[in-house]
Amino acid sequence: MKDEKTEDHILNAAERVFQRKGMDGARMQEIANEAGINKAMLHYYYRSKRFLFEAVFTKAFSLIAPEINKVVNDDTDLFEKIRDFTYSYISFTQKHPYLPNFIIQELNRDSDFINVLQTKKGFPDFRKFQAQVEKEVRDGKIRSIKAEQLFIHLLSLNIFPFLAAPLIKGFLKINDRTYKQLMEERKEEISNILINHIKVKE
Amino acid sequence: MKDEKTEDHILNAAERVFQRKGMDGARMQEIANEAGINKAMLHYYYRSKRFLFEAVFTKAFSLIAPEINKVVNDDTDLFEKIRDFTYSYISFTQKHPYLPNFIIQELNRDSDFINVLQTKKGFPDFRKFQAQVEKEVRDGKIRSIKAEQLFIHLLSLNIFPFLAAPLIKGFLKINDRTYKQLMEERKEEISNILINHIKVKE
DNA sequence: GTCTATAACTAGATAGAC
DNA sequence: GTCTATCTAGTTATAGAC
Repeated sequence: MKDEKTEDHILNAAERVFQRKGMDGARMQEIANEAGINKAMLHYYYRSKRFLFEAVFTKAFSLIAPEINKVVNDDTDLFEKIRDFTYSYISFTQKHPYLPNFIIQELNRDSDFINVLQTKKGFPDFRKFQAQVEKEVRDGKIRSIKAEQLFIHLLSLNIFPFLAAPLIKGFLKINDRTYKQLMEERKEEISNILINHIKVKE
Repeated sequence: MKDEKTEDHILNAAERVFQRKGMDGARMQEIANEAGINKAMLHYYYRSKRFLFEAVFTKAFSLIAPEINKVVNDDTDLFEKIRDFTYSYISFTQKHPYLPNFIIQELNRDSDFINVLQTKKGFPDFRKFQAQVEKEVRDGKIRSIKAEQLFIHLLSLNIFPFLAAPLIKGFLKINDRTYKQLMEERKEEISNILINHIKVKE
């Protein structure tokens, strides 16, 4: 808690509520309660629900962006990258369980919002990753594959199981504990599947 | 349109609105407008927003269930299954673009709802698929893999790219047309990745 | 900066005529 | 069954005291 300013208190409370309930489901009163202050203060600092939401969304995105940049904007070896992202993504979702779903959901609600984010510093730039994959293909280090597809595979295999957790638990009829074990096993499973997919067969 | 009953008119309108806006974002007035009638009729037929929503959600799920059952509750060959699901999933999303996101989003909002669905006829039963995979492993037809992981891979690779479309388009800086092409290419890409993953190496 | 009280408006739900 | 009009509760937002 420390000597956190009220403005930050509000933002943190708003984060928790918006990420659980979404823009439409969240209530200013609930955010005020969560922050331990009254509603008027929310408007004093952020003027409207919309502006408060945008502050939360922008901050949320700034937390996810470095994770993506580890993949697209980093010099490490391609195989190592795949393994690293996969292994660190699980700890990321444990720290921010509602975050990926929040981002994806709200971008579906208002897909123009991505344009605002694109202009901000730190927005992932895909070109470096693309160049890296193309080089490895040219050098015969990996088999021919589009960087775009590899990137989508990596995100899909890692992120989807968390988005669809309630659904998959329902299909498999398993509890939270068993599901968590499955997620743990996936680290190795996903790394292998992708690395084997791009490795040149001898 | 034909001689559709008012009750169905309402349900169809509600489907469109709820799937675009979600439970919290949808407005009864908007549903009434979409159906070309007045608000009072919504309550006359469905009593409350909650009940109308549940009718929509249950129907939505009953559209997705057969797609899943093609995987988990069908006698076709495993390799063929993977290929079939992947190829037919894209046409499914073209017919019902908002549906997968709707289901996943609302289950995250109220994850107990899956329990209600589980009791309904036609809810996917995973055991047959599990038995099939275990048998293929025992017979040495495929390498050792858990049915759960294979199932999650299949759903992830197919469904995620549609859920996260605005986000991925933003990262890759590509337009709708290019994205659609990528999705088209994925049919072959996903089939190969999964089939190669489980095939025994000679 | 922080609070209470309240304005202004919206949304779900209902009453009652036809 | 279908409509218009209205009730009631809840929600964002603001006014104004301290």
